[in-house]
Amino acid sequence: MRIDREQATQVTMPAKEHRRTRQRAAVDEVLDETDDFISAQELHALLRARGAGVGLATVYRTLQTLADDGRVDVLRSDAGEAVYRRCVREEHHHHLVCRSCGATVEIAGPTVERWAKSVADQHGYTDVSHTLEIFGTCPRCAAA
Amino acid sequence: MRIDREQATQVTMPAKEHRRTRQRAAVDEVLDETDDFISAQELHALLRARGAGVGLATVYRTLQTLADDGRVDVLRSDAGEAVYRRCVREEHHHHLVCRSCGATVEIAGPTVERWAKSVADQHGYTDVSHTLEIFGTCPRCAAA
DNA sequence: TGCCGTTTTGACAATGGTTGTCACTCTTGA
DNA sequence: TCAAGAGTGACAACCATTGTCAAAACGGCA
Repeated sequence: MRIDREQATQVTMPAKEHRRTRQRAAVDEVLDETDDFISAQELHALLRARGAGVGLATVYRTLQTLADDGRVDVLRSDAGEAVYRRCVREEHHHHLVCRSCGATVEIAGPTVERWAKSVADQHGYTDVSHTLEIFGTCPRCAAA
Repeated sequence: MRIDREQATQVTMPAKEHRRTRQRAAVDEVLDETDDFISAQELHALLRARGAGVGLATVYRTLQTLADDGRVDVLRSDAGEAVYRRCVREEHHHHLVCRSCGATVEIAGPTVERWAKSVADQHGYTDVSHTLEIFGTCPRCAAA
């Protein structure tokens, strides 16, 4: 087995230069307009719908690259599908996600960071990182 | 999109009665012997290796059932593969997982529970649940 | 103990997200 | 402008997981 969610706490790294292409711009644009997490498949469908067709493989590659560069957050829905979102904060943070509509609030939790660190230390674990996501029903969905 | 990791905090529910079969016993046995998270595929291969062949679909169904009953913990490795482990604690808890060997420590963190709850409240989110996993390198692997 | 309605199983097909391939195209620096 | 090489896209390949359905196993009951 191999569990590896380093990007969860990874410090935003340098970010190699990449070429500017129509496809990347298109993906970027959608990410900019989208406040909630979106899957590669959805993003691909969206691009196709608005005429700016981009290959599915390219969408995946682009998102992968963005994620590697720490420019988007990656989460896994329970279905195992990876969902992406442009991250607002540069530092490490967590999410409060609406279970029904996907509306997301980014959260910074120094408390938790410290707690996680101390728990890990306590058990002798080093090179520590963590994932933490909170799910719930947002006010808007609760009202509906 | 649909994000739904309720089982993360779901209170351990009743657990309907199920028939006792050779296959379920075999899966149970492996889970009992295994301290770390194991994937359905690995579990299936293991069973086959030790002669107690159990169909792959059955392994998946059995694990699914156990998870529904709150008898095993489910996590998703970064590869998106679901990994299972008999849970020791009955109450809600988190994991400190070794990135390299998978060794796991179960953690109870009332601090975090409270924090998550308050953050959610603060943003008007209701029906809250959360996932939190800590990854690191265990002392044994660090020494190696 | 034998019988019967149900649950469970297993082999296999089907799904669906994601990645690999590879010839072709576009961006970039000189 | 040009060449080198990064980036693209159509499609095949992967692979974990789920659906299907007839056959087998269970448990309760007579």
